[in-house]
Amino acid sequence: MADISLTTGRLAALAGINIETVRFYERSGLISKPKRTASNYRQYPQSDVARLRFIKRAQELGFSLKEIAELLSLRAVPSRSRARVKRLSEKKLEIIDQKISDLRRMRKSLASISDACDGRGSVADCPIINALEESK
Amino acid sequence: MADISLTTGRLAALAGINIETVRFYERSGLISKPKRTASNYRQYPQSDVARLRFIKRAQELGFSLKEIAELLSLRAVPSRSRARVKRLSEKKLEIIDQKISDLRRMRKSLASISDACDGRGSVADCPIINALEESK
DNA sequence: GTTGACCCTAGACTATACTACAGGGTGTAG
DNA sequence: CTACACCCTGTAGTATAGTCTAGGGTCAAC
Repeated sequence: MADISLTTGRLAALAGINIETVRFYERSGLISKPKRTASNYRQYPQSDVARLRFIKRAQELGFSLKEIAELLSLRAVPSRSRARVKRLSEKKLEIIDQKISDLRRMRKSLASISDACDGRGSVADCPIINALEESK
Repeated sequence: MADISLTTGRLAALAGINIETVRFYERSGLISKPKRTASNYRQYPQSDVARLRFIKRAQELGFSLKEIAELLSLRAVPSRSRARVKRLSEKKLEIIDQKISDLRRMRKSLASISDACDGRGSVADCPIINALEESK
């Protein structure tokens, strides 16, 4: 079967986002302008579902649309710009590593709060703040 | 030496944020209303520096101010509300675990892009998107 | 051949999270 | 005793990321 294309509404539904958001992302350059039918309907490739899901999840991880656009640009590029891609991806790697370690610290104190609430344990004053204060 | 209190400007500087943001957080209930001097100047305890840093970093991890307020509420509470705290902290734990695993996936593909750009390797089409699309 | 579900554009509106400004008071160094 | 850096309140403005509405066209089913 031909890998049939999607209308805007169908794409939005599959990605779990608002149809207006799809058009907004197109205006913002996060997804490329799709082909149109004779009657001017957009025709999206299936692969845009994954792209939109990526955008959504990256946002939940604290990346702005601008940063996400950068992340998305980090793929098949002319080999002459490889050095640039390497620099950028390494910068993002550092940011990601920092986020992971912050989340782990936060996780640890949250788990101890949760444990303390299990029974008779007493929660020291505000461990959740202690979680991040001395990091970085 | 007495653990001297901080003016709004001093607190903002130590936390690395704008002075207006400190007042905004007070209005939003993220930090509690501090004592005032006779001349109506705010007097913040040193501990608010850590609190503000926590807020800032939690934001970078994708939490909204509302969620951060919830995280901050998770500490020593009357034992009658323990069950509530436990439920909330476990919900947050799940979110944090999901974030960590998403970041790990993202990290993995970013690392492979970075490696590929090291030399002659070719970057497969869009590993960065592949990183998150099938998760959750 | 019309009804209902969908699509289009352009522009207005919203929520969140700040950030700046006006107009006025405070505190201390010289 | 005044200059300058800082504080106060209240209100307005900005950036980001959507979300909605008006006014109109399309398409498949009945």
